Amino acid sequence: MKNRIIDAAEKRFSQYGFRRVTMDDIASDLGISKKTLYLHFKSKGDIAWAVKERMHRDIDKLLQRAKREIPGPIERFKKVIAEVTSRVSVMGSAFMTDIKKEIPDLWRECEEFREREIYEYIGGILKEGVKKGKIRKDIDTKIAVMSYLGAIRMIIQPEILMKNQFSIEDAFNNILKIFLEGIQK
Amino acid sequence: MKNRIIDAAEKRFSQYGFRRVTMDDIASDLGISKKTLYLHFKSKGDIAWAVKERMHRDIDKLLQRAKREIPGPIERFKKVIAEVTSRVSVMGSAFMTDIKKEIPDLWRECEEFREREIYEYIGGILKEGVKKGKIRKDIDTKIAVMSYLGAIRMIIQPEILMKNQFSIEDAFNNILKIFLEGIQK
DNA sequence: CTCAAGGAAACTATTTAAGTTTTTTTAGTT
DNA sequence: AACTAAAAAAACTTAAATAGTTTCCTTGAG
Repeated sequence: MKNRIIDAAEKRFSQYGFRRVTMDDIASDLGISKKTLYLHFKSKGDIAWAVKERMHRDIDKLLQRAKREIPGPIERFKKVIAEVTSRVSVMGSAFMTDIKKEIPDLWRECEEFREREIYEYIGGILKEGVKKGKIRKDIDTKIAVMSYLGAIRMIIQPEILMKNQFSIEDAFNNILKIFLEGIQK
Repeated sequence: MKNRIIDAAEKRFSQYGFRRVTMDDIASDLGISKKTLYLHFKSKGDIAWAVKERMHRDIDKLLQRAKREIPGPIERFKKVIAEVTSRVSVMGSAFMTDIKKEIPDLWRECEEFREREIYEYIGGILKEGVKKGKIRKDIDTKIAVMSYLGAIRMIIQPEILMKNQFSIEDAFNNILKIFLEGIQK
């Protein structure tokens, strides 16, 4: 049950931020009462911490595995970016703006994580690609990663997908195509 | 003074959405008191309407001029996208999510505007480029435009620029470069 | 039928912020 | 220097929203 709560919260936080999401929303999404929700977590903030912790764990695992299993920068980048982006949109601006004010410690940890694991690690894959002559050297790798994340965040939302009749897969593929073409030599 | 208020509000709304931005914030940004703010606008909602109306006017003007003056799709796209994107981030998700709840009529008008002027008009430039064989035909033009807007929204924020020491110009150019390379044949 | 668990609803307390009013400050004029 | 009007700053009122808590109602198992 804890995991279901974290799932539901992650989904909501990623779309609406922290403040805008009420405990009633989360409970309703799960078909449980607030009372039951509070059986599992002491507070809304605790849920946010749990979301962050699980996500960080998962992404760490993913990045370690990719490092071990995939030698080439482009393939590794593809693999990593496809799996990471669907998870990190919770660290998009509304959630971060909200927790910066309301749970500053959590914000700090998320910032560090984002900086270290996302931009440096993934940016590092791109830098490797630059070295190997597979990726253009006239672009900033951090801007590249951020651009991609921004595009994903803009499009991979239930309402947008539904309204425009994009399948998740098509949308991902389109974005990735543009992006990869844009960064490769 | 009205224009200064609209400027300040647009900036804040684009970054933080509607709800999160207080009248105190806007007044403070302008170095005026709330009392003076209310001399010019009856309510916070009125300011939001004014922001929308001015922006729509400006973008309409811009799009008309580009249509008249620039024949080629790629050049027209470049011109339009550079000028439009710095303006439409106010229609990013936090602001829209907020007004959808709080000022539904405004939301509807912004949605229509966005759909018509941004995605269709600009997407139309891209479609023209597809026809003329300058742009790849295997990407969805709407996803392309949205991707670009998402990237801009992610990066062109004061805190991000400052923290990473990107100049606005460099950031814009980097993003545009990736993007153009990604969509062109 | 009874009872425990959990959903739904109601409640309390707190926070937030729009909009309004009062107090203080500032700048200009005499 | 004194006075005044305008505006900033501060304080206030009111309403809304929501976290967290408690009570009521329903459901399912034994």
